[in-house]
Amino acid sequence: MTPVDTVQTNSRKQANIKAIQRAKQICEKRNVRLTALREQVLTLLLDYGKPLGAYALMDLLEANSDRDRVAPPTVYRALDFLLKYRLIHKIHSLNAYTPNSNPLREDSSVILICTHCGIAEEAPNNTIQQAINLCASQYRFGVEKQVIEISGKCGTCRTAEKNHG
Amino acid sequence: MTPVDTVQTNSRKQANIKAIQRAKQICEKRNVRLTALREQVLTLLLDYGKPLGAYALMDLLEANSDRDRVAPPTVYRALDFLLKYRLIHKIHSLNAYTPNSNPLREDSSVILICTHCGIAEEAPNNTIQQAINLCASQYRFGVEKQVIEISGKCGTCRTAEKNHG
DNA sequence: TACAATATGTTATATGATAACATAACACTT
DNA sequence: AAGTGTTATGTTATCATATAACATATTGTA
Repeated sequence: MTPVDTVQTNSRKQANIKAIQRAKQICEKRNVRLTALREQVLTLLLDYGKPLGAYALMDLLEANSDRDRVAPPTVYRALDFLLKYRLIHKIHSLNAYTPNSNPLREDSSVILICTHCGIAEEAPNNTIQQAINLCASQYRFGVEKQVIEISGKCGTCRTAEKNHG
Repeated sequence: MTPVDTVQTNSRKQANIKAIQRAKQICEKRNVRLTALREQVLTLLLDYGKPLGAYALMDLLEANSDRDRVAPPTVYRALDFLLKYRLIHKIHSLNAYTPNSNPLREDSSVILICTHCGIAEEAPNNTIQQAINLCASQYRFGVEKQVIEISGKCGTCRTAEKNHG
């Protein structure tokens, strides 16, 4: 992780603080606990700004605390909790995790993964959702979960490439 | 694997034989070799009828040959070949592999995964594809790959459930 | 305080995937 | 057929991802 990776604009810092506040509210309503560990994992994901794997999170947890070792189950349990309450997404095509910017929305997001800068953007999209529902109903299929992950190059990287690539 | 899992109807046997023939034709046209190993892996996937993980495939390879051991690279290289020529899909949400019933079609399929019977069905769907393309273009995102995996209960299992569930 | 429920720690191990290098099979030329 | 380059497979080791099983600690509540 180079220094530049950790640079956050003030607006992003503010957004991340709000995301934590929202997460706390959601947990309170649901009568579940956003413990220090769980909050720390969510904060790390928010601050990093790109999807992180479980073992990368373990390393960050070790680096950002006085523990000498964080074992896999520790981070996986925190991730399971955050997934359960939709506070994060799992990106299956990367085996990595990223914050859910809208935990209360029922339908799962389309994730746009830039292979160039590594950023994963959520693209809430009703049209795709409708198309999937229609497709499923044609097969008489009862949808429970859906994984929609698109990889490619994001708008920012494409523009940058045109200008000085 | 219970005995019933290996039962195949005659029509499925015939379809699988045709799938192998098609695979051979595709490889011939592309001037690449569907070696014994690669064909065996594809056959195992076709015959099993449900997605299989790499290590399950390794076990089946060992069971269905006189080798004493099949190492991971052996099966992964065969899988990489089959993926490259679109003869199989990787299902990321299961870390498993399943035959591609239409290797020549360019756009990637929607996969409907039944959590009840384990069968993964391909649902070629143009509407979803168009919705995704539209969504991506709104984000000025250049699509390279896409993963669309829907989990739930398939029509057959839902009907069975209604009748004697 | 005592108890039940929830959360975390700890050790071991299963599962998924690849790197690096050695050997074998194939296909093409002479 | 022998030699040569290419492709495929074998082999060993290791990395990466994830979970099982059981012990301890923390929390909320009677």
